[in-house]
Amino acid sequence: MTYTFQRFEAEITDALVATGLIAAEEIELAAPKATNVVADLALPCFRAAKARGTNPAQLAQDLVAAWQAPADGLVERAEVSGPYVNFFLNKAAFAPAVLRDVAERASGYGCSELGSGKRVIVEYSSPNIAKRMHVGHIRSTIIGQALANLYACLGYEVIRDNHLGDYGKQFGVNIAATLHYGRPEAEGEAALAALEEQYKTYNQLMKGKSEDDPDYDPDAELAMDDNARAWSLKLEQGDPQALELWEWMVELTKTANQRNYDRLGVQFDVQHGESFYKDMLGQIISDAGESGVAERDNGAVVIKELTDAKGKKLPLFLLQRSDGGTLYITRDVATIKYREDTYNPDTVIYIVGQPQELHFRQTFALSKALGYTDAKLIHVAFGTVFDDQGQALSTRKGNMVYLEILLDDAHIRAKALIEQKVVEGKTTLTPAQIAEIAEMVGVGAVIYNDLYQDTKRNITLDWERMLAFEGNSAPYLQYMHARCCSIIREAGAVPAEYDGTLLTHEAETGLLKEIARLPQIVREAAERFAPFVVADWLYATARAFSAFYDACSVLKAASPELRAARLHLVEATAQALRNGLMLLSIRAPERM
RNA sequence: GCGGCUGUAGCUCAGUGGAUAGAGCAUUGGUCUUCGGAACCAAGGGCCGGGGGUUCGAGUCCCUCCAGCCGCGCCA
Repeated sequence: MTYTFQRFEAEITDALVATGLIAAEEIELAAPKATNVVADLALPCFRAAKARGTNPAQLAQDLVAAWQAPADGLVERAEVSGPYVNFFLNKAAFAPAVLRDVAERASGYGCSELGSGKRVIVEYSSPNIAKRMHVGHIRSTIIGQALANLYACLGYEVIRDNHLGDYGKQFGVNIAATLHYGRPEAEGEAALAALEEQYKTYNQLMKGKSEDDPDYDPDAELAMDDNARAWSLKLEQGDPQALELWEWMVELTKTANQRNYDRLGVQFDVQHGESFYKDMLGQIISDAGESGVAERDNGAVVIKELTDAKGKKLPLFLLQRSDGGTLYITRDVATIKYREDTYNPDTVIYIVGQPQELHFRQTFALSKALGYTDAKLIHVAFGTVFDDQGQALSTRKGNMVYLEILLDDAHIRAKALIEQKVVEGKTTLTPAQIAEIAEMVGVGAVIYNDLYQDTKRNITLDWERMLAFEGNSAPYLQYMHARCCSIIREAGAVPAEYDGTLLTHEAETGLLKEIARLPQIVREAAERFAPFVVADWLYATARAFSAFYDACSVLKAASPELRAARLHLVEATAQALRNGLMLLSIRAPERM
């Protein structure tokens, strides 16, 4: 089906082409950015006029003079404005058309079949085994889930892949430390915290940074480092003791993380860790050698000459350590080959922090050089989170923010506010409802904080902003949705029959125009890998509803017919807001 | 040194070649005998980091300089 706003655009294009004065490919319609212009779409005539040797204002006049649009269509009129032709919506036709779009597709409103037959892999979250999830993983998890939702909404087949960090030398440290200190007694996040502590202590000891430690032994440093590297190698070679510990830690971590994923509404189709690709690593290295891109250097396998997609030379990097162990990039290249062979994706999207930008340029370049994939490889590089002192967050500095604690905090804060509303008599809720809504609102606030702005920006940790319940925030959006629901509840029933042409009030039209934009917003957000485009739209739509709410009474409308039409508008608003929020994995309570 | 990202209102950010650059927060003032005030309306506040260029037209594209964050062979 074609959405109303697309039809509006198509009608204009057809009518313009019918004048014989302009060709379809010369027509670029855009909503005016300037606030003093009130048109719904505009055609700048500069380029077409130049091609014809006439001046833009003249062409605009000629176009409007020859203009003939269908009488009962969506275009009310075309108007000359200097070198522009401005087009205006037929409000009476527009309103029922938009309401029909929403009613027909309901929870699928905004979605389309644009990507049907195409396959997208989204790699996101990707926490490390034997570590708690912290702010860095929050970003990847939330952004990735939103992008997966967006592509699914566009009809793509989406494969959500949690690429767990369960390998490499860091894991050798984990094994060595566990053997050194024993397995922690605790369970869940507490067990992960204990493992982190062991890892940290061992690492410090290994690097000789902890002379206060009673276990400190200067002579042991080198031996311990070698020991950790040896364990990472043993793991690669399938040593039973290493494997047993590895399996235990993977299960422990997955179980602990699942609770966070459930709260965030995050789901995966596959959760292969890096280790899953271990049997392919030898082939990657030999392929690289045979193709000539890799060479031996002091026992290691090195890539010295490689250019990225833009033809820029990439710095030298290693594919295999001199002790025979592989590296992060070896596994990532193997992963690409595996995905190509298994899924044949059109696009693979990686949601990984900006500091790894070079890593992915190298990974993508090598995969292409070895002919492993023809998919589009996209690195969505999100910015770093800093504390209010401008310091990067780290366990070592003690300023780390863990996911579970953040969500709990948001929940508590939301709960306090809801309880206050109950005391004030603004809403009626049972304790069980309060707990459920506090979770939706608190978690929603956290998610929105990561999605409301362009993901590539760095973020300064600001608890006030993160848990904001006013202005451009998730709770504001949820509140507007709850208000819609409240009106419908109060109304009793929404009449099946209504006359949408009655919705011509400025505030009504403003709201309808926002609702009508959702389908193109979804497309744009996916194309740009930018969930904030949806967040922007949600906020604009919620504001438009709020303005409508203020200007037009629904239940006390001037006539029963107008009341019925407005009820349908409110219903459509609720549906559209809900759909937008769902795209970001934010839940929409009916009361709060 | 090379490379990536960023620089727009006091602060946090939109603006992906079109008309007089927009939001939130903060500040100031107003609205409401409320369909839920987590609201609405309004005001003040900008050499869009600097300088060149391309174009009918540049916050947007190119070059250059400056500032901040990040990355660059045996971690991930």
